[in-house]
Amino acid sequence: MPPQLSTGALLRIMKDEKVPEPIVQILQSKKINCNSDKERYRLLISDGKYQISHAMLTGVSGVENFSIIKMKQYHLSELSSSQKINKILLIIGMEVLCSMDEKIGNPEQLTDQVIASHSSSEAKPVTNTVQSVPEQPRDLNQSLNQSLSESRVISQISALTPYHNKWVIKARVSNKSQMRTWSNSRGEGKLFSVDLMDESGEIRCTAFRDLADKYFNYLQVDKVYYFSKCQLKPANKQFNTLKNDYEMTIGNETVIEECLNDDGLVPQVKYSFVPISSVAELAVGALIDVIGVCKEVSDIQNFTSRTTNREMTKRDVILVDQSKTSITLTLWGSQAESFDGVNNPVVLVRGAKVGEFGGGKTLSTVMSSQMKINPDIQECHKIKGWFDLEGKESDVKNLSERTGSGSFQSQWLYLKEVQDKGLGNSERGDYFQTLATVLLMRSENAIYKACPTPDCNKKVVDLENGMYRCEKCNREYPNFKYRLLVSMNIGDFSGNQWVSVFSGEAEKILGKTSQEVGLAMEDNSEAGTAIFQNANFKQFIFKCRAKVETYNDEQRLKIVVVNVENVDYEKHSGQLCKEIAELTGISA
DNA sequence: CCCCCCCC
Repeated sequence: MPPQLSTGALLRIMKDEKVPEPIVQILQSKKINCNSDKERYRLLISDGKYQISHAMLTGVSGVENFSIIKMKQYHLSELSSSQKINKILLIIGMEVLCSMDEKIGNPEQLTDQVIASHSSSEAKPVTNTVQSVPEQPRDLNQSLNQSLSESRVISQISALTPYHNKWVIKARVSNKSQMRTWSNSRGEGKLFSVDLMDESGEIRCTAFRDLADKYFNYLQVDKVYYFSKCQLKPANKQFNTLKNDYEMTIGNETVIEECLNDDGLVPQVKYSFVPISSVAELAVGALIDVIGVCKEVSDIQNFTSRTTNREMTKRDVILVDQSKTSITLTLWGSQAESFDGVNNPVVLVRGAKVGEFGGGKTLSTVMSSQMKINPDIQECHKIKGWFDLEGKESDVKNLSERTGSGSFQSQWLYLKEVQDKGLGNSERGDYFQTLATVLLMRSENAIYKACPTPDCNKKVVDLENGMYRCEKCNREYPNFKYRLLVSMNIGDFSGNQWVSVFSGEAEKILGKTSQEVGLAMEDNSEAGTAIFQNANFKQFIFKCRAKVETYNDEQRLKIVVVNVENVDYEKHSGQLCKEIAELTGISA
């Protein structure tokens, strides 16, 4: 004997009545969003008297025709007026009671006319209020914790859709991005995002501008929060790899409250640690979780990205684990600056990106990576114990070692060879390094007024009214920053060469910041030019990029210094010995 | 409303 259908329930539901757990029959289902990994079905359902076709089911992996279900959680969603159907019944939670072979009764199509023909006085008030969706607290200051603990229904992340906005989720922050600013033709601002998870799935949630400020410190990784009234929209799969078709945005009406009694029902962030030795087999671009002991750290390095023209800060951290393999992990920006490698901390990175350089594998943090230092988890204690007892002294294989003989490791050249070898005809340009002496740094046109926006170094136009215009940012600023672009002649025994050097590297040669040089030039050009003269006859190792450029129909070799280092003569003598061995055929 | 994820 099949369960009794809740005859007439669909009519009452369509009239916005709350009907507790109605029992209906599924007459037909059609899978929609077939390209998605989360399934959604359009349903034709019947309560025995009426049938409706604008019903939708989410968060299940399939449903059989004619089965009888109990709608445990549902929501009547209003669609925008441009839609023909203006109400959709979303079934968010259900239980299959039994399967059937055929339709029960002969239900009538529940049209708008049928609904309208039943006046509201006819409907019986429902007192048994098992609500399908919890009411939002009227007073938003009222504790959500309090109201939610009394409420029975928390939506699952996997059931959230843009058609349904009366939900509360209880989710753990698994990841929080850094605060980031943007500036483009459509405007500028700042944002950050958190990744949220519950037992059903995950979703990204982003806050912009003042709301980013409001929530940035409040939302913390690993804590559990109630979220409601965020705006859902389709996820941009190009940038968001979370398993959800939607992502959400925090709005002014959003309510977020920390769940103070984390009952353990929301799963913890899980890590899938990859042994460092296994990174050898992974594809470039893969995102992995890794845990290792920081064996060594490099100094901070500043440089200008050639592709984005941005000033970059990085630091390399050498990680080692029980696979007796080490790998270089590159940290960026403030994370690079604040990293402290003293006492061999354990470093955990969730979502580190696998890279390749010179034939060796590397790791790098990306925006979505989450780093933890000495996390209080078992793996951390284990690896630290291993390192202290054994790992510290073990021989390790360095996975980041550069194996490729030539192309990545820039070749050593003398300046005459730079000309003779016909460098600079490849697409990327040709790199070389050379030990040379600064013969002349031109102070003329060496300094310029640049856009004050971090990462935009475009020369500004002085509007002579106290404002400076950046064409790239398409806006005016009351200030600017000084930048260097110095034309410099360097020489060695074989010849000399004009090269260009930008702020980051020029500062190393001049021993002054661009700002200091700019102010000196502005105040007193003699003191300014003295800064440039002081650099003459200093020796450095210059890493350069040579590229042939066409200028006024004329081809000329343009050389840019990409890195300047002080000469380590002991180390350099090794290079000289190598050259002698090659020239003489006698190995050292 | 971002969407860059980098360098040798």
